[in-house]
Amino acid sequence: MSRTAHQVELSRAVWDVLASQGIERLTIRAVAAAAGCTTGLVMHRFPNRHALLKHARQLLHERTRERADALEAEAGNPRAALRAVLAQGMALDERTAAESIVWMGFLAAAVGDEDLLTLHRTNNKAWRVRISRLVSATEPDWPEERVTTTAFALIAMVEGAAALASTDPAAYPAAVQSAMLDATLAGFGLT
Amino acid sequence: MSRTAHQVELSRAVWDVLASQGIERLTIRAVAAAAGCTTGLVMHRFPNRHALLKHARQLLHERTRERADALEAEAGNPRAALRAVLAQGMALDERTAAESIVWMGFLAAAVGDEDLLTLHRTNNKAWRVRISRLVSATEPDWPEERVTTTAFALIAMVEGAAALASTDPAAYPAAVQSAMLDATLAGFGLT
DNA sequence: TCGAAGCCGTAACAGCTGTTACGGTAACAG
DNA sequence: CTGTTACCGTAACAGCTGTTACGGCTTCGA
Repeated sequence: MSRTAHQVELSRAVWDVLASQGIERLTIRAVAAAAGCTTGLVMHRFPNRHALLKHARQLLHERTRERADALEAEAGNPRAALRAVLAQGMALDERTAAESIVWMGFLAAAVGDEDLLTLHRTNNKAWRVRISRLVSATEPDWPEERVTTTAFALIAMVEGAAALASTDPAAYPAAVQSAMLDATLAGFGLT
Repeated sequence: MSRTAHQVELSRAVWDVLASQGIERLTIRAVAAAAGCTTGLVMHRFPNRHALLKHARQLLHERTRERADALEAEAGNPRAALRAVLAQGMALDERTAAESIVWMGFLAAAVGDEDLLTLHRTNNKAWRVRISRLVSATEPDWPEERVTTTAFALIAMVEGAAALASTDPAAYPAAVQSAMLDATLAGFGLT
């Protein structure tokens, strides 16, 4: 397997461990076990643990961005695109729920880690720009401040809902999350 | 110092370490250092690390509940109480920002930890009941489903905003967070 | 003043951590 | 078929982890 293919595989293993065992058990040995290899391979593909985490974090962001791009392209209009992109950020099924836990784990891991913090801030800024653009496209007449405030609130709601749903799926089933999203969009006049 | 006073002090130390160094550096030695004592004292006050974390988590919840009770009592009407209680959940100043990071850390620590998960779910349920009650008191004519959906969306927005703001204060200053809250409340017709 | 009791700092322990070094083996050019 | 190269599994290392054991010290009743 090539170097980059291994890096993708190991990043996936990082996500697996993060989602199933939590950040406290995110060790190189655990990652190697999840990837079905030894620590030797891991340390040959990454100079150290920190680089492994950064790569996994960055790759997760790229995957999310690609999926959002695809959803936007599929949607017929800005309104539908906005809803679709926001919905993919929630924990509506097992896959996105696991992803949300991974997301949370990286956020917690970023505390006191300047590199991961910078990565998070850069990614989040791109996310704000994307949602603001979609809100603006849906309501072209809104002043900029209304656009950004609305976009930020939508982002926060989705982020919070994903965190709550992934840690307590019974209390926040998919239907409830969808209702939350629809009610918020309706409240902002984006239905 | 009494046993319970020590437990409070050590819980505060847990919060300190969690907020300043992150979950990966949350060791008994780090907690002891933050509390200005040795690991001997820590292990005399708690049977093990897990019990220490559970106690710190539970105490944080109790403090939050007490503050919410006080805010409700101070507020003149349900509408003001709702806004005040929600606002205290955001990261509007340095203290609440640190608290939000601690909150996030516990959430990440709860992954794969049944005890901490149960604690979180119990606390979050109490929170949902509280916010739903305040929404219902503000709009007594709303049907139950509208009340809960609105309450859940408000909770998610505040939770998400706190997480975003505490990890990227420059992008989400207090004024922006307040605007997000007001816009959301206005969108739901709760102004 | 004396003895007892328990608090808690010190030091040790085994186990796990990230990281490094070594060596066997597969792949590949000639 | 042979020599070389690079991959990666194995094993070791020092350092840190949670936890335990010990013993000096303070405190307090008689």
